[in-house]
Amino acid sequence: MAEAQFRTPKGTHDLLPEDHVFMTYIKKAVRHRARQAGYKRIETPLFENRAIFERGIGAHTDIVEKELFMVSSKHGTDDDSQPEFALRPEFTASICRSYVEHGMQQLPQPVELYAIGPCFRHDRPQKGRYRQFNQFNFEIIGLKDASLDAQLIQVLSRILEDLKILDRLCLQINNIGTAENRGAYVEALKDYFIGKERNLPDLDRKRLETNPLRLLDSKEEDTQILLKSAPTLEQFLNDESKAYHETVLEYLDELGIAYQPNPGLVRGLDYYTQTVFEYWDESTGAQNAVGGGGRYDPLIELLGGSNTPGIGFACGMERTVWQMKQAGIKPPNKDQVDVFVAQLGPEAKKTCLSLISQLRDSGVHTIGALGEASLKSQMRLADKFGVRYTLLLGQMEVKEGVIILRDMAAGKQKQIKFDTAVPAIIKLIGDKNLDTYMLKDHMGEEDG
RNA sequence: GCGAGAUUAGCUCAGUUGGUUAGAGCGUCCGGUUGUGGUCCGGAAGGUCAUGGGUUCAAGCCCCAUAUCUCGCCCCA
Repeated sequence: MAEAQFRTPKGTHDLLPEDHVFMTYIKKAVRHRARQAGYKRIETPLFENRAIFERGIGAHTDIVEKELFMVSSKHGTDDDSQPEFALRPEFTASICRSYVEHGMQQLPQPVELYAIGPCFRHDRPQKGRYRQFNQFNFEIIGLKDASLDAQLIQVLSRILEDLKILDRLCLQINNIGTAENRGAYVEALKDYFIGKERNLPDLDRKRLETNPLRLLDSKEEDTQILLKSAPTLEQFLNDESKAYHETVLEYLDELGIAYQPNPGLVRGLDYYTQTVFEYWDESTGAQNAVGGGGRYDPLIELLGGSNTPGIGFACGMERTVWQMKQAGIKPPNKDQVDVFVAQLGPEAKKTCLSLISQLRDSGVHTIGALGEASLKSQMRLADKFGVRYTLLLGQMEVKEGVIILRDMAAGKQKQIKFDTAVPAIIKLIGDKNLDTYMLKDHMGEEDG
């Protein structure tokens, strides 16, 4: 066997069958909760004009400065101009672009949309951090009310509950006010640290220059001690923001959603205003957010639309899967094979083809060994697939118009008429367990 | 982008102070007398020891570089 010559690019992974069932399970929960709440699904391109991200997310954020996956539409390397496109690092900017592009302000407001799919960041890979990863994402655009903030959080909460990982996570919530509030606060914070820089660790001294708000969630002990007597962001919030925050928390109480107010919660994207929140796993110590989001009232206007409020969240699906595995949650396996068809001899093989086909069309998960392997090997295969029943067809049976039906768990078998094989299997498995579907009842929502 | 640790069969790992032909378990495949699984027994396949250099009479083992993975930082999903 030759050594594998090719492998997945750095930070990307094959999603093998045993893990893929987690993804389909999560998607199912997402679709279910989305439909219940009237969200409609949207899909945007994997790549967009890079300016959408640069303008929307903020040119000086890490996501844009060092994590954007650039895409050039041109071949070759002779072209030294900047790439025109970038792979999406998240959904929100794309969905807002779509809202503006398709005149969705003409629809009844708010417009509630959700999306599921891969996003890309040119990061150094780490646990729960990959260059290609999947998110599910919810947005409410066009109407601002504290009740919508609470309802949006509720959708995420319900999905995490459905997946049985909600109790592992803690909802952190904060209000970071308007851009003006934050501007005033940053000035005050800088003033406060004048003369105290020497007590700050190197990293945080730099942050004071580049992104002072980040000091709030610094892990450095010295910094946290200094922050205790520093001005707080809360003191700089305008009355409207304070009242809004109070109302959001009231509504969360009303909905029975547990939360932990966190004045230090600051999200790194420029477009956030007012409400921000994250679901954390506190046990890991690190603030590894499974999902999070917030209000982005200035974003639509930044992307060329009219002044339109919005709020949304994104949840990392790989991180969700990790939580499920830690919690010992296993999605139901629908790939279970019901029947194995073993065969001996050319006549039998030929007959098996249509038998297998009939079983499958009836909704019985059926596989057959159509190679030339010995019966022993075929039976071993049947065992490995864990089938409940095996149908055996040899030369003799073909001649006599019969077939052997073996119950694998019981280890017993009997000969029945060939024509009764399909109905007999269906009866044994039970109508309810047949895998049949009518396309009209499932309008293309079961995949993807 | 910065720091640390890893890399031996499909998987999980042994491999002595450098010393002949590279080891196990699991998994895979094939057998264990006419056409019957799980347990049991036997056999086989599968490795340029991540890649490329270097030191040495001799390298899986020592040195350097590169790649990838893992764990931190930054940041985030």
